[in-house]
Amino acid sequence: MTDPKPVPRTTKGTRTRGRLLAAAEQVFADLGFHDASIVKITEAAGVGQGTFYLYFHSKIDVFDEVVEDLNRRVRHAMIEASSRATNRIDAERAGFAAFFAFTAEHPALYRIVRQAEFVSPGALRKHYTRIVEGYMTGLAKARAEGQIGDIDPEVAAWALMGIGEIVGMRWVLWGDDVQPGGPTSTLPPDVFEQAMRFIERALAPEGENR
Amino acid sequence: MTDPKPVPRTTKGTRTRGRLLAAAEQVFADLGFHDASIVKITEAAGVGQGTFYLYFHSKIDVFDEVVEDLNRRVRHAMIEASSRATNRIDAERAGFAAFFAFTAEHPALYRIVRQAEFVSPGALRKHYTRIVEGYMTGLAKARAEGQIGDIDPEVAAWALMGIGEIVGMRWVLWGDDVQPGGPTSTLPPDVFEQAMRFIERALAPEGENR
Amino acid sequence: MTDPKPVPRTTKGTRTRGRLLAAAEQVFADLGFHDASIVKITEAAGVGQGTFYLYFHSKIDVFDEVVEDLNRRVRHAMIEASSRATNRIDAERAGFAAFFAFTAEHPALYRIVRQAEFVSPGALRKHYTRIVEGYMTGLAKARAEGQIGDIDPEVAAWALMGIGEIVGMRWVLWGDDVQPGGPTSTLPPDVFEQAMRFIERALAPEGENR
Amino acid sequence: MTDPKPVPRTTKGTRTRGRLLAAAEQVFADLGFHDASIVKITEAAGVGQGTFYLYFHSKIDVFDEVVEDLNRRVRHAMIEASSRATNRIDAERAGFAAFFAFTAEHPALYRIVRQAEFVSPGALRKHYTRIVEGYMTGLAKARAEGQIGDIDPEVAAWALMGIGEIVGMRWVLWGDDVQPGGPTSTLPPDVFEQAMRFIERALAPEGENR
DNA sequence: AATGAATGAGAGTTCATTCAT
DNA sequence: TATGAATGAACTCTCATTCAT
Repeated sequence: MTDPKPVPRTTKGTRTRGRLLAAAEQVFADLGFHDASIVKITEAAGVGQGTFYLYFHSKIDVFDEVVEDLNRRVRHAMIEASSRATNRIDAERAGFAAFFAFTAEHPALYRIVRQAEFVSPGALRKHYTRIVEGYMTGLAKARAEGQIGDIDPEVAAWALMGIGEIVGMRWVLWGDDVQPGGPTSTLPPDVFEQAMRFIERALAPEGENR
Repeated sequence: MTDPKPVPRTTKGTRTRGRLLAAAEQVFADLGFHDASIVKITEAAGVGQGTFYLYFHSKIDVFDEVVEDLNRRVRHAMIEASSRATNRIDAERAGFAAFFAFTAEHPALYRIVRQAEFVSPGALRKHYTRIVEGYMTGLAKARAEGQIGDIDPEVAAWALMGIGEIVGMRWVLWGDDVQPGGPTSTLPPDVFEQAMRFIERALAPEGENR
Repeated sequence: MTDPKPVPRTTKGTRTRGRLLAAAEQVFADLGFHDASIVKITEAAGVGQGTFYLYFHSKIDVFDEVVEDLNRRVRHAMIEASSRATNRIDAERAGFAAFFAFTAEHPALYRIVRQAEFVSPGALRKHYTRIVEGYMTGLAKARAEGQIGDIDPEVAAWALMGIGEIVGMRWVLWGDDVQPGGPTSTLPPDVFEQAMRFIERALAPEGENR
Repeated sequence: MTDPKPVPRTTKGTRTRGRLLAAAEQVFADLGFHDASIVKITEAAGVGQGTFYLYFHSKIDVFDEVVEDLNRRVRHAMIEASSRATNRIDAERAGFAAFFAFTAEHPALYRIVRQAEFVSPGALRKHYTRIVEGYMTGLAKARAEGQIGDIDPEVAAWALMGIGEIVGMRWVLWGDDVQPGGPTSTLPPDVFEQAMRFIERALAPEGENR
C-alpha cells in the first residue's frame, strides 16, 4: 500500500528498530494483537511512543513484519534440518521434528501467526502456502523417484501441514495437563512416533505399509 | 464464572434472544470479534442496545454461546452422516463429506471458531476436543475389530481433525482463484478423493494399502 | 457524505444536543477551530466526551452546524430590519445597521465563519453567497424601479458584502484602541454615516450624488 | 518577542534559508497552517528537520515571515502600477488591476494571509492596515485637490480594501464554475469594469456621477 | 552548518457497559 | 420487557521541538 518506512540511517536507529520488533513479537504473543497496544510495545522496547512511528506505519505494519519474520525462521529451521536426510521419509521426520522443536521454543509462532487471519487479509494463507510449497516440491520429487506412493503432492502437502499444525497445538502448545494459555511443553516422543507412523503409512509406496 | 442469564420467561423474550444470537453469529462472521460491536449486533437484531444485556452478560458471553452452537451443529451433521455407514472407512468418508459441506454452507464455522483462541481461553481446545472424541471412539472400536491398522486412536483422531481443518480452509474457505476474505466455494471432488485416499492409506490394516 | 446523526428521541436528548451546540459555538469563537478540542467542548457543555458523538459525527460536523446556524441568524436579523423600509436606500441602511449590531453582539460570527474557509471546503462561499443573494434581489428590483443607478446587481451586491465585512472587522471587531483578540466595540456613528454615504453615492441614480 | 534568529553568515546559509521560506509559502498555501508540518516544509525544501530551527524560532515564526513577504510584494505591485497614473481614478484602476493580477498569480496571498487571523494575533490587521494606508494618503491628497468627492478618506480606503478583497475572492479564487479549493481564474473584464464603475461613482466629485 | 533520532503531550474517536425511564 | 442516553477509559496516531553527533 504505502511506501515502507525508510531504513534507519544510523546504527542507533537500527538498534532501536530491532528492539521495537522484538518487543512487538513478545507483546503480540503474550497479549494477542488486539490487546497489544503501542504503549505496551514501546514500553517493552524502552522507547517513547512516537518513536514507534519512526519505523513502522501502524500496528498492523509491525504485525506483518513479525509474521514474515517468524515464517522465515520456521522455514529456515525446517529446511536446515531436513536437508541432511537421504530419503523422503527421513527428511519428513527431520522436518517435523524441527517444526515441533521450534514451536516448543517459540510458542509465539502459533500465538501470533494464527491471528494473522483476522488482522491482515491473506497473511495466514501466505504463511501456510510458503511452508506447503516446501513439502510439495519434496513430495513431487519423491513420487517421481518411487520413494512414496501415488498421491497428489499438493493435497498430501496440505495434509502434512494440517497434521503438524494440530499436533503441535494439541501436544506442544496445550500440553497434556496444562492450563489454557500456560507454558508449552515439548512433544512427547511416543506421540511423535505415532504421528510419524500415521504419515509414513499414508505416504508409503503401494504394498509397503507395515 | 457468573451465573448464566435466566432463561427468558415469555415467548417474546425467547424470540428476542434468538434474534440476538443469530445476529451475533452473522456479525462475528462478517467483522470478526473485535470489530463486531454491541451496537452492530443489536442493530442487526432490530432491538435497542440495552436489550442485549437482558440476555447476555457480555460480548464474550454471546461469543461463547455462538461457538457452542456451531460446535453442536457441526458435530450433529457429521454424526448424522456417518451413522448410516457400515464400516469405519465409509463412516470416515461420510463424516468428512458432511464436514466440508457444513463448512461451505456455514463459513462462520471457521471465521468464528478460530478466533475463540484469542477471545475465550480454552474455547477452541474444547471445540476441537469434542469433535476429536467422536473420531477416537470410532477409531478405537474399528481397531479392536481389525478394520484399521495398528495406530494410536488419539493421535490418529487429531491427525484427521488437522487434515479436515486445513483442507477445508485451503479449498473451501480460500477456494482456488479466490481473493482473501471472499466467498467460499465447495470442495472440488478430486481434492476430496485425494484427501480420502491419504487418510485411507494411513488407516488401512497392515499390508492393505493400494 | 455520511447520514446525519439521528435526531434525539427524548426531551433530555434534545436538551443535551442543544447544550453541545452552544458550547461548541462558544469554544470555537474563543479558541478557534484547531485549538478547540472535543474535551473542551464537552466540558463546557457539562457532558462526557462520548456523549458528543451521540449527536455529531465529528468536530467538523459540529463546526458546519454552528456556521449554518450563525448564517441563519444574521440573515434573519438583516431581513427583519430591512423589511420595514420603504425604499432601497433605507433598506440598505437598516440592513447594514442590523449587521453591525449583530456583529457587535455576536463576534463569534466573524471568529467562526472566517475560519470555515480552512476547515470545511465551500462553507465560507456558501455563507457569503446566501447573504449576497439577499442583496442581489433587492438591488435588481430597485434598479428596475429606477431607485438606484445602472449598476450590475451581482457585482454591486458582492461589493456591499465586502464593505460590510471589512468595516465590521475594522471598527467592531478590532475597535480603535483595542488589543487584538480583545472585546468588541460598537460601530462609531460617524463611521457608519461615512460608510453609508460611500454606498449611497455608489448606488445613487445618475446625476444624483450629493 | 524573542530575538530574531541571526542572519545567516554564509552564502550557503542564505540559500538554505531562502529555500525554507519558499517551501513554507508553498506548503502553507496548499495545506493551510495547521496541516502544514515542519516535516513537510523541510522535505519540500530538501533539508533535514533540524535545519529548520537554525533559521526560524518556530512554525509561527516562519508563518509571520511569509505573511510579511507577501504583504511587501503585493504592495509593491500595486504601488508600481498606480504610480504611473496622472489622476486618482486612473491610479485606482491601475492599483486594482495589479491587485487582481497578483491574486490570480499568487493565490497564496489569500490562502495564507486570511489564516493569519487565527494564527498570529494582529498579523491580519497589520496586513490590511498597511495596504489601506496607501489608499488613504492617495485619497486624502485627491480630496484636497478636488479630484474626488467629500468622503472621509479612512472609511473610503477600508471600503476599497473590502471591495477588492471580496471581488478577488469571489471571481479570482472561486472563479465561476469552479469547485471549492480548485485553481484560480483571472478576473473577467466585465466584472472588473462593473467593480470600477461602482468605485468611481462612490468617489466621484459631487454632481458628477454618470 | 546540518541532520536524523527521539520525545511525550495531546489530538479525535470508539465502545462495552450502566442506568433511568 | 425494552430502550435510548450517557459515560470515560482506552485506543491509535501526529507533530513541534530538542539534542547528540
